[in-house]
Amino acid sequence: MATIIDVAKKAGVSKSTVSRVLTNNGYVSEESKQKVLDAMDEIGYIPNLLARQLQSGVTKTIGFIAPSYMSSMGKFLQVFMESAKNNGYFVNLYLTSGDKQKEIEALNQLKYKQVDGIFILTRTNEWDVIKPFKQYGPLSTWNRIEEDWIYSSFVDHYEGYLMALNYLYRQGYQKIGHVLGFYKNLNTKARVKALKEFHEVNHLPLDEKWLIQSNFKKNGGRQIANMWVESTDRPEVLAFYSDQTAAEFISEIELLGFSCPKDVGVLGFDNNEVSELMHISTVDYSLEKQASNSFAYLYNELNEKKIPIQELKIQLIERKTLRRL
Amino acid sequence: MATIIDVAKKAGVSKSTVSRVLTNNGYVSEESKQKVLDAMDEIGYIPNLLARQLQSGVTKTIGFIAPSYMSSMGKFLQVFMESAKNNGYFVNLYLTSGDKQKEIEALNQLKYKQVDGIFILTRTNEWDVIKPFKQYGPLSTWNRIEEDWIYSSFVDHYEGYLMALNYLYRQGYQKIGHVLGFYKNLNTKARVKALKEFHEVNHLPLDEKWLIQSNFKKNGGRQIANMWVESTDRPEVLAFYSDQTAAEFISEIELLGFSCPKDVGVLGFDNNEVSELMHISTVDYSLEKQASNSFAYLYNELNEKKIPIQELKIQLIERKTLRRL
DNA sequence: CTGTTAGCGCGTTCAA
DNA sequence: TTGAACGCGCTAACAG
Repeated sequence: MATIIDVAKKAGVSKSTVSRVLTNNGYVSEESKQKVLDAMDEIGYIPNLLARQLQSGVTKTIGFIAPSYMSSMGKFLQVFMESAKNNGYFVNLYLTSGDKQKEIEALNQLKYKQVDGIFILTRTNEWDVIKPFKQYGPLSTWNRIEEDWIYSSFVDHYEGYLMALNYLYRQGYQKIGHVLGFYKNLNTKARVKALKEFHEVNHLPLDEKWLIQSNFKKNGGRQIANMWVESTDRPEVLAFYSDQTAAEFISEIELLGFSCPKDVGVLGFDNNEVSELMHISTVDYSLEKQASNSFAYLYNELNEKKIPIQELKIQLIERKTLRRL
Repeated sequence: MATIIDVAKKAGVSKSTVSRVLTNNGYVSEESKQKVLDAMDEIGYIPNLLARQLQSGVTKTIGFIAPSYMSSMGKFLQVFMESAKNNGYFVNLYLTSGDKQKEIEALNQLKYKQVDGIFILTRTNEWDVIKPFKQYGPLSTWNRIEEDWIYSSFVDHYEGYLMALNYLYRQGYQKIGHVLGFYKNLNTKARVKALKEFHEVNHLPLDEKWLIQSNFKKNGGRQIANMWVESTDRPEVLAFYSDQTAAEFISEIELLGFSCPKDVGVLGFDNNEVSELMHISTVDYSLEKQASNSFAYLYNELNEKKIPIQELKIQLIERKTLRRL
């Protein structure tokens, strides 16, 4: 490994001079500069980033924590990384398998100065245990949370869900089932609020049996499909908290000889790849913009130059899993 | 940032002693050890990994290069990262968008000592430009390549494809269309060899029009669907090189009023999430094992302790997109 | 068993 | 405009 000193010797100058041309800092005569450049070329010199980072205390990399590889993550990760790359940052990916300890290890990377900031797609630990890491660098998340120590790129699921439910109502659906996410999630709470209001305003009975808290496990949608098939009092339509779960549901009922929207309507949420493939009507909420905002926040905290945060929109995408009037 | 020196002062020992208890190297009296431990606790000392790495020249992280976020990548990435984590490695992800320059930047991370080894899911640059990086650390790839400077975790697509085609034949399919990947890809070449042999042996005419070199672009499957619909001489079944493309094809023909396997049979390849969701018959070729092998190779090159390489198997998964006799 | 010393590779004063 | 010297935080060789 050639070092700055080898270059200095070769060029017949001191290592400080080499450092100066490397960083473009301070005065260097054209002559020495040329000598140094030539020497670097000859030797094939490569600066050691590690040493630089140790010196500057900056790694130019962001940690991306996710519980596991979810299909809805794809687009998000792609855009996040794109933004990062465009702004000179690398991305370190940590998959925790939903293991609290592993999440902490990943967060520790911030302490250990291995990353400058961290993005948490979906948290596993309580916020209380995550919060202390804030002192080591900026945090941002996809979870919905309204606090000042962490940035959350979220859209208002209350409004989004209400809009979606009203759409279902206009299509003539009356018996609506709801498949929600983790109950502690703020998005879930927002949705619960929306759906209670919706049922109340429209005088529709709310069947608690079809107010499902999905447990996030893989193939949760398939379990719900079996529930639905075995049910004696089936809802006409199911509104899911994610396209993935909706896709699993549809996949399973098809296996069981049912079809959609003939036997049951399905509304997804995310507008991800799978929903397009399977023609699932869904709600788009600017996932791409959320991703770039998530990075933008971290970047803005870390640098002087600011990237603007983009505004988010919610929009219903009509495809083929809901009946049309 | 508390350093090793702060701890030393607090404990009333020298920094070497602190270092010794930190690394469990050399002799330390129980007494000093306890003092140091207490001091670290009080101060809330966190070792700086960067400094350690600078010292040791090792980062314990592997670079994972992929052209873009592909859905088939999910399972692979998940398993790869799992193996890495279990063996004490981090993973740095680089998405290149198929940009050669970006791929080189990522490879440079190996030079810059930012990663100890690199895995290339799918290359963008020619092998010639990738090869020189081998001198900076071990390389491994998902591409098929048989050379000694890079490890390739591949299965024999010749045998796999032949097996699949024979299955189609046994199900009574005679007019078979083939959708292949990038023509320079060795897997594609292996498949071409297999299909030519298959058509020859079974005396089936090979319609060159349905020997398609997909261009890897997004929604390539949809284009093929349109081709198929407009064709006057449609094949009875299409064998795809990937589940993703097969899924796009099916999605599109459904949009156009056709269905599968009634109007056309479809065979995918990968056995990924999407194919399960959409009931696509496909070929499983131990993707998980390939992923863990890919990491295992890098690990083995980097360490004394060896992880065994697992053997791969190819297997046809029957679902619902092929007719059954 | 412990402290002193010398690096790892680089950036940055401070004089000259 | 340049070089000497110091420091980033840590490990390891050496002497005691």
